[in-house]
Amino acid sequence: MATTPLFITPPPPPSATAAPPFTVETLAVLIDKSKSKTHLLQIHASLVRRNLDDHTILNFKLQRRYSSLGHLNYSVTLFNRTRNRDVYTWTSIIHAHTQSKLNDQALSYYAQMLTHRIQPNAFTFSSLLNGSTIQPIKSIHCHVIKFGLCSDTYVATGLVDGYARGGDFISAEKLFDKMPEKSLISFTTMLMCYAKHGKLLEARLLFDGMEGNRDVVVWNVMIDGYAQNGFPNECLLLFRRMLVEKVKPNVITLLPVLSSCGQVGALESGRWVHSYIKNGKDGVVGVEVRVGTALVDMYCKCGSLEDARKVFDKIDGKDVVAWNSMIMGYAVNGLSEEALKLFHEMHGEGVRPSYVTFIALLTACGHSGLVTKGWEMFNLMKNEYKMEPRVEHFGCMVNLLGRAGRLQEAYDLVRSMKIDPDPVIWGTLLWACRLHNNISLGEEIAEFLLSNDLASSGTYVLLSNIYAAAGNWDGAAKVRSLMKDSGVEKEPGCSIIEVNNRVHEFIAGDLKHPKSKDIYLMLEEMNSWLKGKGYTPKTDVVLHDIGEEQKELSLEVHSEKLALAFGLISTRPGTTVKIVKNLRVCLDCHAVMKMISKITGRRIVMRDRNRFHHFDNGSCSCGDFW
DNA sequence: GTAGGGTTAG
Repeated sequence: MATTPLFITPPPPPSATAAPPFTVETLAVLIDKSKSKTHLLQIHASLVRRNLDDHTILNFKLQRRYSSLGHLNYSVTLFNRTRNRDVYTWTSIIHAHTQSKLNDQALSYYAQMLTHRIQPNAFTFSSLLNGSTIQPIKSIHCHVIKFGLCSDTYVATGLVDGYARGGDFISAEKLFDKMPEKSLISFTTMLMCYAKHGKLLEARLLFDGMEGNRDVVVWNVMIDGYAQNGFPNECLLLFRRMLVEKVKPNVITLLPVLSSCGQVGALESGRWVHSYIKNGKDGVVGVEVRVGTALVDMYCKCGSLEDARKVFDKIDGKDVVAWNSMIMGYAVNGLSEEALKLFHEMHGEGVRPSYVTFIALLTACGHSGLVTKGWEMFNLMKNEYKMEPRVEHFGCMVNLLGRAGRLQEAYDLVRSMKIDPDPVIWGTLLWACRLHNNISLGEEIAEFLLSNDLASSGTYVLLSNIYAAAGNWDGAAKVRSLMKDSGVEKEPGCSIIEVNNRVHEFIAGDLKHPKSKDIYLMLEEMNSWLKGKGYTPKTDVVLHDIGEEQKELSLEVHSEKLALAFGLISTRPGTTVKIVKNLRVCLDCHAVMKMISKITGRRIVMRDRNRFHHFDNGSCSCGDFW
């Protein structure tokens, strides 16, 4: 434990005039109001002068103030010097440690407290459980029972929180259900527990049951729960309802809401939130860093880099997260030079890069095939910043090398890794094999993955892709049946487009949209335009051994084409069409997007799983390299 | 003289 000496300067000799007539009460107030360590040390010295350094209450207050000002070591030294430790003293030192996330020490103080025969009370347990992942929670629960404190709302809430944080969802629920009295905090804690475990239905049930008693935090937890668990549309819907119910959102509310706009690429909604924020304050120039970062991220994910940059430049006190968002924004939109430039600016501002910064930089290099620059960054991170590359950094490098056709180099890098390569890395390598038609390496890797139980749906799809491209239909069929047997399912492709603040979702061959008829009519028209320009469908992307005509038909109804058709009929000519796809864009759809952008004179922005494609006048910003 | 809830980048 830290042992910073407290009494370096000996107290001055007592004199009748030096010490004004402070009472214990006024000293207590002084301690509570003190703003700094120096101030506190002065009061402390004065306690010593007045022979009050054995005063339990003043010592307690002093100890608490030291730790709340962030000087845990002073708090501990004082605790060690306190002769008459009562339950307050012990509780306070426990609280100080859980506040600093020092759970083991907190627990050890609790144990010492018991050996000193000081009986804990509700405050002790509340402090011990204070939002921590303290373990073992079950033993603490037993102690709570033993001391008869189960029915205390604070303690029970702390236990529910403790179980939830430790991942014991069932116990948390059981305990919550048995609580005789539940406070708003108890409900919020349980709600958070559901939300963190992805139990959105249970969370929503509890949330709906709290009608009339919901404060802004409750709304935030529910809204954030949706955003964090891949339900951005539900998040946005609930946010709208919050506004309808006249609950005033705060900064925290806006973060998941903006994140959701970004997730679905809902630029109109995002802009609306942005103007809502701007209207909320009266001409203040700077933007709060968290909201600013969330806005930058949202605009980048909606493909509007100009807007992102405008907000970014206005952020007050940019931290590394803010820089990362903008750098990553440039990276996934293929503006690698801008990303690298911004990194140098960041360096100039004296902000130290984090491991995410390097993911962003390597992503930027990957999207433009900058192999040399990529290696330079990879080495810079290791040598200059002394950061050990993580699996994600290796992933970026493998992607970069693999796509540049340097398959052996990529494979060697994976083999040289001290950490275990994750399925993403293997998938990246397989993808590169498919891209460069390296069947033998592709097979070798796929077999390794299959025999080591590392195969995901992506592995199967890529392997059948590799076989199909080589015309090996037997191989492709074998892989498909293997996939069926293993029970993994291919994630269905899905595209979304936002029109008039509403998000429309399409899957391949979708007939569910109310405007289906018009959409398919538009699709036919698109096809006649394309045929007129001499376009031939890229049927080799179809993985099944079926007739050419059937292949063409299956391509025509790909989700991104449905979304495009809907976009064309429901927005004014000249408007940019923005589509978001959950998987990578297919080769045929990519070609179609290019041609349609030329034929209609519209810009099309498409975000796929990996990056952005800005189609304009017949070409794409990715340079057909993705 | 004591105790509790939400935070952004891949």
